[in-house]
Amino acid sequence: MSRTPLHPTREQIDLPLVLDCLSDPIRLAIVYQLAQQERVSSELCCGDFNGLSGKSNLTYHFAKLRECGLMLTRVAGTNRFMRLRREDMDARFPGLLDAVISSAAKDADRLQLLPECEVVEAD
Amino acid sequence: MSRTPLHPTREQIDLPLVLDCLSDPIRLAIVYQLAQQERVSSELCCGDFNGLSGKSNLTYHFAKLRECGLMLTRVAGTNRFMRLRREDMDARFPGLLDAVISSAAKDADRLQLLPECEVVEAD
DNA sequence: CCCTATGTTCAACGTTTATTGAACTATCGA
DNA sequence: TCGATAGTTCAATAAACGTTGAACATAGGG
Repeated sequence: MSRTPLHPTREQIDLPLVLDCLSDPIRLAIVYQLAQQERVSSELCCGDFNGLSGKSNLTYHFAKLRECGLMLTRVAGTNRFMRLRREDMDARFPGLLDAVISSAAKDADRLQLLPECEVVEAD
Repeated sequence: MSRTPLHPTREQIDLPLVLDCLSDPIRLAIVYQLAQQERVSSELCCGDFNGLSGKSNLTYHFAKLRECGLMLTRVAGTNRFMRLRREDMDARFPGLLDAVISSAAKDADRLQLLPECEVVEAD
């Protein structure tokens, strides 16, 4: 029951499914937060997202993000650690994830995202 | 009743709404087809999409695409001509539209898109 | 002026979605 | 061993979504 959940292979990743996943404000916030964490090359666990919604609702959104191939869950004791499937996404749809994340960053206020770091945009 | 339909201003364009719009296979196909047409700097009318679904269903999808700011409709006689709001999208979310379209191009077969031209990808 | 072609509107429908709370499982530390 | 912590599962619900067909509006050509 606590085995590592299923993820699609790289080739199975489907564009409409990915876009649908990213179109939900809560899931977009999760992805955005994971992208921030990427720079520290570390992971986040479920509890780090408790601000976004209730635990049971988050479990639902995590499953969606996993099933569409956007993120990866690693089980460690009573924790689940998650990170973006950056390499697979970049190989499958080059530039897409970055474009979405920097678009989200531009609208961080409107989307109620934590401005954890400054925007990645260079001039 | 046949006045030009409402479109959001550039600033009103909302990321989750845009992604949601693009996540539907029919709407993605419409956007893809409009993007192909962009190179000829011309427009397409409703009838050009009849292969994708029934007329009444297309009207529904066109409305969604308009309301989220992805495309623009111009009424001319008994026809409606449509094109992408390329400038607004690029200003609002730089790189997003291109990333989605070239991702769709990569999966043209799987998404049942017409391979109207070869893929834009350069090496 | 009628007929046709183009596209919209509306109501109906079945499906999928996001959200909730309560009950549950599993792991860790005292 | 007990209790707290982390997260899942499940059933229920309300809202939104995509699709359909029939009826309608409008413009252009014979």
